[in-house]
Amino acid sequence: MSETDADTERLTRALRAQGIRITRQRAALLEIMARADDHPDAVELHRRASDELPGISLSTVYRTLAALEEHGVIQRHQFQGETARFEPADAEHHDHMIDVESGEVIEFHSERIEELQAALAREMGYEIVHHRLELYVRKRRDA
Amino acid sequence: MSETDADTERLTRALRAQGIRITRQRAALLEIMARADDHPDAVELHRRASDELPGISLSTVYRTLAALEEHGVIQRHQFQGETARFEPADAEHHDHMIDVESGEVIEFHSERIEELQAALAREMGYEIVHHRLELYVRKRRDA
DNA sequence: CTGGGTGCAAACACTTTGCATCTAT
DNA sequence: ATAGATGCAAAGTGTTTGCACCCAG
Repeated sequence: MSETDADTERLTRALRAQGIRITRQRAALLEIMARADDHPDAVELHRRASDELPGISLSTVYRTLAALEEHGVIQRHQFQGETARFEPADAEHHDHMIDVESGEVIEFHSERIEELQAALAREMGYEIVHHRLELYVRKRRDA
Repeated sequence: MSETDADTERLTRALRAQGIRITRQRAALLEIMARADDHPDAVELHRRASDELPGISLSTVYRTLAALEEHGVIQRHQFQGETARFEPADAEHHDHMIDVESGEVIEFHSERIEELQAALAREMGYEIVHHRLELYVRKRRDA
C-alpha cells in the first residue's frame, strides 16, 4: 500500500468517526487531494474526479471541499484575482510564492517572519488567529 | 484649501494629463477616496457618492475604481472571503491586520519582514513583483 | 432503514459589459 | 464636435442552495 493510500485510509476513518459519511464521491476527492501536489481549483478537481467517477456534479465537489475544509483536512487559498484553490492541510504551515508569469505556486516557510508577525501583532494588542503571506514573483533574469 | 483638496486637485490634473476625463462622477469618487480613512467596498463607495451625486450608478463606480486602480491612484484589496475593498494608494507601502471580530482593518509596516521576504525570494531565484501580507487577528484579552 | 449526501437546476453575490445617450475637453 | 464616460439592464463568473431521490452506515 502506498503512503498516500495509508494516509487516505486513516483520514477516512477519522472523518467517519466525526460523523461524516465517506461516499464514493468523497473517497474520490480525498484520494485526488492526497495525490495533488499542485493547488487545483474546484473546476479542476471536478475534472479529475470525473475521470474515475463520471457524473459527479460540481456542486458535490464544492460541498465536499467545504466539508473537508471545515474538518481541517484541506485548506482553501484565494490568490489575487483567481478562483479559490485547494491543497491538503499538512501539519506544517507554509506560505506561497505565486509566479505571476506561469501561475506556478511555490511553497515556502520562514520561522523568522512568523516570529516577527507575532511580535508585531502582540505589540499592537492583538494575537494572530491566522495569516496569509503571498509573494507574487517573477524568475530572476540576472541571477 | 484643505490638504486633501490640494491632493485631489493635483491628482485630477495628473489624470487628465494621462488622457482620462474627470467627470462629476469621477471627481466625487476621487474626493471620497481622498477623505476615506477606512477601506470601503464598491457598494459603500456608491452609497457615499450617491449623497452628493444622486443617480450615480454602481457600474460607474466599478468602472471608475478599475480606472483609478489602473492608474495607480487607488489600491484594491481582497480580504479573506470579503468583497473587494479600496484605499488610496499612498507612497509608502503597508500591510494589513484584520480584526476578525470587528472587521476593522489596521495598517502596519515592517521593514524587517520586507527584507526577509526579498532575501527569501532571491535565494529561490525569484524577484518579488508585489506581495500581500494579512494578519487576521483578535484583541488580546490577557494583555 | 433512515438521515445525510447527491445531481440537477435555479438562485446568489459581486462584477463586468453592450448599447443608446450624454458631456468633458 | 467627438471620443470617452454614463446609466440601465442584461450577461458573466464562481459559488451556494432547494428539492426529490439515493445510498452509506
